[in-house]
Amino acid sequence: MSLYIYNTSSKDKEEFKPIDNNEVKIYSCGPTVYNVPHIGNLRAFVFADSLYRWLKYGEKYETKWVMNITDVDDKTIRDSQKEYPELSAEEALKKFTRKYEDAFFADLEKINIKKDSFIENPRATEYIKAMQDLTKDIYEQGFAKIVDGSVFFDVKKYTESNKYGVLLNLNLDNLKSGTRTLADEIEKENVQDFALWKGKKEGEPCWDFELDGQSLPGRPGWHIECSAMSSVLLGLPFDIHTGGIDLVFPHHENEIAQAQAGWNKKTANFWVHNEHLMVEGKKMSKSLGNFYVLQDLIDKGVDPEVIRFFFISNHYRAKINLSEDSLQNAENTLQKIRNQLAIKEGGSMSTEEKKQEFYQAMQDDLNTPVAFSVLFELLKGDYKKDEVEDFFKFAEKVFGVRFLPKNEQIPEKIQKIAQDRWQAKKDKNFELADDLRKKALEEGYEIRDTADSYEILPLKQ
RNA sequence: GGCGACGUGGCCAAGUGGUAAGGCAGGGGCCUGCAAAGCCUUUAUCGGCGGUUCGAUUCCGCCCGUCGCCUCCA
Repeated sequence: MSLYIYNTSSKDKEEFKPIDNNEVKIYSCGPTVYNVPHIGNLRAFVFADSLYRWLKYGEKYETKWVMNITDVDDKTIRDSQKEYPELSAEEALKKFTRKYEDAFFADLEKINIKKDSFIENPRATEYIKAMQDLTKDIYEQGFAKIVDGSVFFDVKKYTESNKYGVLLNLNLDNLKSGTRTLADEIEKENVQDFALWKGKKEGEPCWDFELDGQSLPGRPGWHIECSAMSSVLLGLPFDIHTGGIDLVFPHHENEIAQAQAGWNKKTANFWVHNEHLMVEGKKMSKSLGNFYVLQDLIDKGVDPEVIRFFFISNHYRAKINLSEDSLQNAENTLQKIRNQLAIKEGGSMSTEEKKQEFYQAMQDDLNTPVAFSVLFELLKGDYKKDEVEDFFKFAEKVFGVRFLPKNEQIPEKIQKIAQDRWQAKKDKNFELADDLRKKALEEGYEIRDTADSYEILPLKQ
């Protein structure tokens, strides 16, 4: 069975075939580095990582994965100037965004997204030339206009020869009436027009730009950043574009329009979007007080691996609700898998059938909830130990979560305690035995009795 | 107002036109000096009302509810 992926542009699962034989090119919208990523951002990145991992380890494709860093936009400019008023606009922006870029990669590391999975993490500020070139191409094709030093994409003109609304049904008239006035933004002729290039405002960082004989110092619009970076690094069209569901419109729709208008090119074959994370049943927001970043959860004693497991054990196109209960559930479940693997022995049945079931679940638009149910069946039945372990090693790669026991050397000190306790137990000195077990526990090791002996397990093994 | 998603046992979550996987939690039991782990066992008719059908949780219509997008957003 081949891989089927839900494509937002067709609203259906489609058979996935790479454009180039065995190589898959993926572009994921990365963070805007004006803050540390929140837990909802991380869900999107973990999803992209799991898709990448399945393509690489499950489907054995060569992969080229790009995730960009948006390091120039309204928010980064605004906040960098607030934070470093003493620096020049350019220096402030750079210092500010680098700080949060580092924080971003630190979080990725914690949640087990490896930096070397990416072939590139382009910074928007390092691709200004490509953005300007695309802007120029769109303008020369007649799909852009210059207004007060800025360049806008002319949606109305575009719709005369192209479809605007590839990813979702759009009614431009409705769109217009539903949009409120943006008094403090640059005047646009049509509300749905979007900026390709924003003219310089006093005190803001800017780049020189020459268009149609006019000097237009300024900075790129948000949507053009992704079009430029993806086309330079992957070429258009590439295979898969990922992002959160909120990016469908206008961001991704605009990416499609830009490449079409400027180069007459399709952007990506597959548009894949993950649903949102809810917190305690509500959309996460600062005003509701349910806004979490990774460190908040770590401070509460939640292991990042549990968070990753929680994300991955749910389907990526389903809303998930982060709560104390749901995290506890995830922790218990993960712990149970590890316990089961730790005590697994013998077995006579081949795992082949279950492997097939697992594979089929993943091939069906990454149906991870079913895939995990198959893993549980594998643990329950009388399957051959070495085959089960091998398969879980594979699952570890695919999901980026550890299932098998750590091969940790138990310190001699702990071994001594366990020995003493075993002796005390045999002597029926249960008080001492319990004390010693408690002592080991305080050192981070759990002593469990088995049929005729005992075993030592690192806590959180 | 326009577009869309979702509503399955206490919680989470699959799934199919022919009476519903899996996980967590809970109850009972086994094992155990105790504990932990483990093992066995136990709990649903799928938001509501109609329709199509021999038969619907699964298809269609309406209603109710939750959430999202249409404006920056993973």
